Amino acid sequence: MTPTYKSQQIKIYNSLSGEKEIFNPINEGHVGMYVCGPTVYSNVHLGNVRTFMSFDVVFRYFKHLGYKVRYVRNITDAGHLENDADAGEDRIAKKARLEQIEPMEVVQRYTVDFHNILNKFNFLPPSIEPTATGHIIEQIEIIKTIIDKGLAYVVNGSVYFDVLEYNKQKKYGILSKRNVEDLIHNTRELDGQTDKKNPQDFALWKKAEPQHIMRWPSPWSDGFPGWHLECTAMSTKYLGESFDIHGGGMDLKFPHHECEIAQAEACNDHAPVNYWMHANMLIMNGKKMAKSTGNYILPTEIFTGDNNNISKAYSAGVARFFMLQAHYRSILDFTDSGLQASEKGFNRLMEAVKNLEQLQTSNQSTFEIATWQQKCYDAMNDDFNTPILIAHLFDAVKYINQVKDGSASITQDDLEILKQTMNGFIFEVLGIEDTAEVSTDSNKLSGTVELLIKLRQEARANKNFALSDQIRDELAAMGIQLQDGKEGTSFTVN
RNA sequence: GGCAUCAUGGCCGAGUGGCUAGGCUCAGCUCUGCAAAAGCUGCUACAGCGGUUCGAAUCCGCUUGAUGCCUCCA
Repeated sequence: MTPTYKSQQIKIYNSLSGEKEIFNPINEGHVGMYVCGPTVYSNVHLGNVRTFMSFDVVFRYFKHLGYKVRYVRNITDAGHLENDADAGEDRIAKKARLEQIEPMEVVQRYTVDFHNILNKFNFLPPSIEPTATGHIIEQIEIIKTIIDKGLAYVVNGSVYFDVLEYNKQKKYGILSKRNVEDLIHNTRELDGQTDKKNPQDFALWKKAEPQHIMRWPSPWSDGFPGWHLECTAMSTKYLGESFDIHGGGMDLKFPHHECEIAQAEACNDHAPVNYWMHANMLIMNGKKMAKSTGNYILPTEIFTGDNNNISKAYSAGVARFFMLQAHYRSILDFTDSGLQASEKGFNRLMEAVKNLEQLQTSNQSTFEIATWQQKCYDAMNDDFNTPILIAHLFDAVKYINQVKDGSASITQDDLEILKQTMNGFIFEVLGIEDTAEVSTDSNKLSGTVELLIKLRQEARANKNFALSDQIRDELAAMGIQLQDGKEGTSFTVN
């Protein structure tokens, strides 16, 4: 019997309160979740992949428990300025100018790249993947509302959110634990710019310079929406004025998410989100990933091994497993040795899953299956603790191997639960794919290897160890490893 | 400089005020013709300095360092 949400209690670390809180959805049995997606102006960053992977697992776990989940993850295809100055250029427009192509070509190219990479990592598609440019009208409506409430002002065709005025009525900075006074003191003087009343104010609408390609008509000017507005518009449209979970990378906490809260509060006079979740950063070799220092890797280079930071290629399954061995709220160090260690563990786990299919059952079990199963759920219930879950999965790996060796036993009923739980967590919840699996040629290959195994057995029977070792070693050199067990020899392909 | 988060054994990484993950590596043993695989056994950590407590790696303070945001970079 697979447990459902009715029997499980999930705790989520809420960035807003700084504590783990029991998860109570607004509508029983339903979860609304919004995650800030990528700005598609270049190849997706590996750290971004990690963030989305964390929420992919959250999405998967909710579904696994039988929740109906609406998962919205946007594509930012406009509106992200390069800097806060009025002369700031849209990143996508800049890329388009540099490459001499249309902005929409930039968007298309990197949206495709983004989806390709996520598919390789076996991500589930979100329920809705809206784009910023597809929701200009909704954004304009929100701006009108905020102006009507007296919390935004128009200057030279641009509209700014009035943070100080807002702070008089509500509190600005509740998520990032900053207060406006500190912000004022720590603001740097930017040279000659700005229509803003205060540096803390942020743009809701920007008037487009004549050379600016991406522009839309509005009551204030031909222009484009500001940094933070799209997420408020799209989350409100698809999830409502209040929804359960909002996620994103830690780097978005301030100012992006802070501004989202302010915008939504300004419009609706209540908090938009019940649980804020933030995934921590990915670093590489102990340092921040940065193109400029070479401490950088493209997601696709993991699969090819074509990068100086890694010694070989790794499958997407291994990379995914590696990332999930760390908790989403911890900084994770991406290293070659870490990947190698994960690869070995990954292979052992996959081997055990295969062994699961050929275990002998008996009339008693030497392992508390029900207790173990609940421990797995407890791990995920405790703020989606995938490393703990994986630790428990390895307890089962040990048990499976013992049953296979005959030093432990399992009943038919328990075996069914074990299979269901292992497969459920590994493939459904963690979303791991056994990419090492040989698909198309597997029949021919296994036939060939079986033949060689037979020849090797004959050589061994004849004490022709030179030949038997030659077969074993040369197969190993090709990545085919023979494994001598109690009931004959099996093999794995790397 | 300000704010935030964090600092765990050879490495990676969980975690609770007292019983204390898991992976990888290493050593020994079982199995094996020898290996590999698998199994068993061993390796007891919590940045530094104070404090609270009967007791703290876990709570509090300070110091140091890292990472993020404030400033282009996810």
